[in-house]
Amino acid sequence: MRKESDRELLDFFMVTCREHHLRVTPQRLAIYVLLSESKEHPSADGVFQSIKREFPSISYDTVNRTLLTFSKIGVVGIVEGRGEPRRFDPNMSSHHHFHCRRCGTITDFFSDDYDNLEIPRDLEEKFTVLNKRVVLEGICDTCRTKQSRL
Amino acid sequence: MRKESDRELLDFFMVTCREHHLRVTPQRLAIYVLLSESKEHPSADGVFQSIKREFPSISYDTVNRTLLTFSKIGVVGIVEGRGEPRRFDPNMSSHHHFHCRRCGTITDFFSDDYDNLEIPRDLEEKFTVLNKRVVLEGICDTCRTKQSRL
DNA sequence: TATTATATAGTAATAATTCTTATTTGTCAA
DNA sequence: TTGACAAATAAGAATTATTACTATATAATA
Repeated sequence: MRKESDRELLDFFMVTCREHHLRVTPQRLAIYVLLSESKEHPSADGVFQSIKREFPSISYDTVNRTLLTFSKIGVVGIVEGRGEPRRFDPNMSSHHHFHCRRCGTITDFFSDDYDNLEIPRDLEEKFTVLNKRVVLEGICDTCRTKQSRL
Repeated sequence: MRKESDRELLDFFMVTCREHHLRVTPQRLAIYVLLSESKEHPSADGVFQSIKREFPSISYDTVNRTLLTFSKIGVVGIVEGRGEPRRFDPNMSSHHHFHCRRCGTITDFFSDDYDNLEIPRDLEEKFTVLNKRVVLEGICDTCRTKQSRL
């Protein structure tokens, strides 16, 4: 079950790479797998730190460039942030984000209502809308309980 | 009419500053006024470049620090972005954003439907939601017409 | 297997943000 | 007013983040 979907994900990745005439190198594969297994939304540096265990000689630039390339061909996303280092998101299906103001974690959540939001008529006429996302901000449960203990 | 609301905005600014024990210095006032008059969502550097005309000796750091302070006390917002330099937003009333993928401009828009979005029940129980915003991405009209000419 | 285009590591450069410190400036109370 | 204190500023330096460059290595294709 798990294996099955992993397999599909990898296939999707490789097919998309080839469509864009990108070689599937061991580094790229490793970066993609690492990111898709990660539950967080890591920065380029975060990915770099983890991938180094597998590729001790890999450079930060390769990781960063690769992640940017991935976002260009649409196999990963770049999370909306507020000026901190860029963070990446392997989940390309429609979902939404909750940002904790205190600890900065970003939690994915799903909502059919949000997915089905209508684009305002005047906007739709004026702009081509390719993506929509609801971004909630606040305090997460972990931070909330921490605070109440103080 | 216009003057009236400008006045109110300034009062709001000064009152909020004082509530947070922040002095209303000429620099702060100028930065705030500049930002609220700006139709864009400028970066710290953008504000710095403009404000220099009024305060030739002001430092970039002062501008940047001031803007961050403003966002902390809630008189300006920080716009959600994707890794580019941080950008600021003087509009603190509920509104939403359209980001153009090509030219990067951010357009404010308003929608009662979006303002009234319900927070999913499970999220509301788990997290304290302080802010919600719908972020649309796509191609703006200017870029669209540019492209079709090619 | 040879060819060729692309990717990589390593290094350097640039850009963005934050920190440090000495000085200046407001604010408040007498 | 004036003096004392707290806070803000400017200037420069340091940190961090991102991107560019180049020689070498590698994968895909014929």
